[in-house]
Amino acid sequence: MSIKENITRVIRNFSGNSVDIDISVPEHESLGHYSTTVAFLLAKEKHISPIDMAEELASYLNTTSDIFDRVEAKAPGFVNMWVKPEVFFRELKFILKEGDRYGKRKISRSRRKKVQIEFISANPTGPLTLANGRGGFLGDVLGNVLQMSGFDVEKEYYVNDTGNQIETLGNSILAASRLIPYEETFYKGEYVDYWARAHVAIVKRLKHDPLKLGKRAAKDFLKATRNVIEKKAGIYFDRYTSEDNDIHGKGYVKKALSLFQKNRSIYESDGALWLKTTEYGDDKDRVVLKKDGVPTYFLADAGHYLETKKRGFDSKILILGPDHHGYMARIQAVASMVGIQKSDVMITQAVRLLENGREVKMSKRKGMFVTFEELVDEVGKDSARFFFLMITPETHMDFDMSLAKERTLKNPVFYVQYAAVRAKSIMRKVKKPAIPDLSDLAVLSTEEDIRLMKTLAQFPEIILSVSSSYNIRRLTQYALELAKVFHGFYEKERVLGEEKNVVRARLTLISATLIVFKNLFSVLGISFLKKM
RNA sequence: GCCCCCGUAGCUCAAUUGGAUAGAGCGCUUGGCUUCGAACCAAGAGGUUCCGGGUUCAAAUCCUGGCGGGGGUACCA
Repeated sequence: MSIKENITRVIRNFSGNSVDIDISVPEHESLGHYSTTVAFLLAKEKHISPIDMAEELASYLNTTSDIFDRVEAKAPGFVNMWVKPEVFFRELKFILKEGDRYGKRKISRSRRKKVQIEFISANPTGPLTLANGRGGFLGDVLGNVLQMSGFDVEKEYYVNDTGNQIETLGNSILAASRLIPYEETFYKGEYVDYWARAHVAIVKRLKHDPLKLGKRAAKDFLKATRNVIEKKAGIYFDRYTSEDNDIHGKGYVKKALSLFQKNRSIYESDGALWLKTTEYGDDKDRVVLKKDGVPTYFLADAGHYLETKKRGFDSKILILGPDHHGYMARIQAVASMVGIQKSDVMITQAVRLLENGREVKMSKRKGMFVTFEELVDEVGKDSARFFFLMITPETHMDFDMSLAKERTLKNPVFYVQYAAVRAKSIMRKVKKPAIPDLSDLAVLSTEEDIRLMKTLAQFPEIILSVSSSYNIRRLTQYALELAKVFHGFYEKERVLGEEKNVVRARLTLISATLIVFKNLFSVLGISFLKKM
């Protein structure tokens, strides 16, 4: 149990179950190691003033619990808590004992809930954009966090490898090969020309079957995409689900339709079949079978959701780009209809590309854009990941390639990685310490010692919090915070060359720091460097 | 027209989801390497959180009316 959970439990004895107990870590040490605002809520409930309530709680904690050094009520109703050093020492020992498991939730296999997280899912009609990358990092790390928190996670890339856009891709290749005239809606870009030139025989053979040609090209584009996301960006998927083979091929589109018919969610109008998505909060009903009898893309999506449900997922997280926000209501309706109990949709916002302060219009159709791959090549995996994860997914971010790429992008990761390198370089000079007794740690008493231990102890709490809030940037914030605290420690305190018992205790502290850095980097998918 | 998102330091972004003194990086000024790595640390300048009203112990955050920017709004995918 983390320190925070421990404190929560103690306060719960006082407050009862009627209120939420929040424990925060104040920025200034003068406001305690931990702080709670629960007195405000209790005061309202009991109709007394917040400060009176806070004082009551403070004196309760001071007298009944042995984990606090002191607890203080502070106007207008905060309760600030300083825990005893032993609490931190115990946590330190726990970190060493757990090692790379520190921060993980232990839940037995049979009790783990299955959750699927679907992200990127870009059409295999060309290179990935920066927005794809944004969702990619987000989904990858969120998946890692959920995994750590005891969920049985599947990261899914849904490949739309059939349908109109694939046929358009086929036609685009034919146009690039000058076999048919060019049309406005076609994909245009170097990658189309390049593929066409490299596969002249195939183009010739399939020139009367653009869909088949498109599928063939899509296969290659997907391979290229996988190479970028896995090898270059460090994003890993458990499953690439093919719309063509896994959904259409296994009859899920028809199954979804008959399920809806059975549930009387379908009606006919104007010769088409409509799904009553308005019954689940959509602003209008949606066509699933067109007048000509062709299923819409939306029905295929419903089939996909049904397939996910049938494979045992009651919980699904979908990360979409900004152009899909209109899709949210109807896909949520479908989730309910197929029986997925917990369905979350996250929308990432666009990345606006600037060049020397001026906006560069990006268009996939016209082939004008900076690809995700170019970004990663330019600044490196670690910088790209950290930088994108730092920024909240729902802000429209401006990205100036020419101006910002060097220092602004790299600095935050370097700052964090450098802290870990400094810690590592101390350990390189000594033998790994054995796990000490609590009494050996008593010399860890300076402000810097305590602050570092306190910060380390937050790691499991952050993981837990992110697993329910999906607030991924708290991880990068924490990384920056931990690095800052460690750099401060490093400048002010020494490890080697101190008295023997101090060296031993501090080495324990450094070991624990390295464990937390390692585990944190592993969740974030950035490299733990030995030197830089 | 209707719907969604955003507006915070010169620039790019934070702010533990309603908490205390609004913080980081880049840029700017100053100081710190004969001891564990200076890709670091310490100090400073820089803010009417777009504007007006409201809600409450407490608002950058919630509600409301404006202003400005981005996106969406197909029997396309």
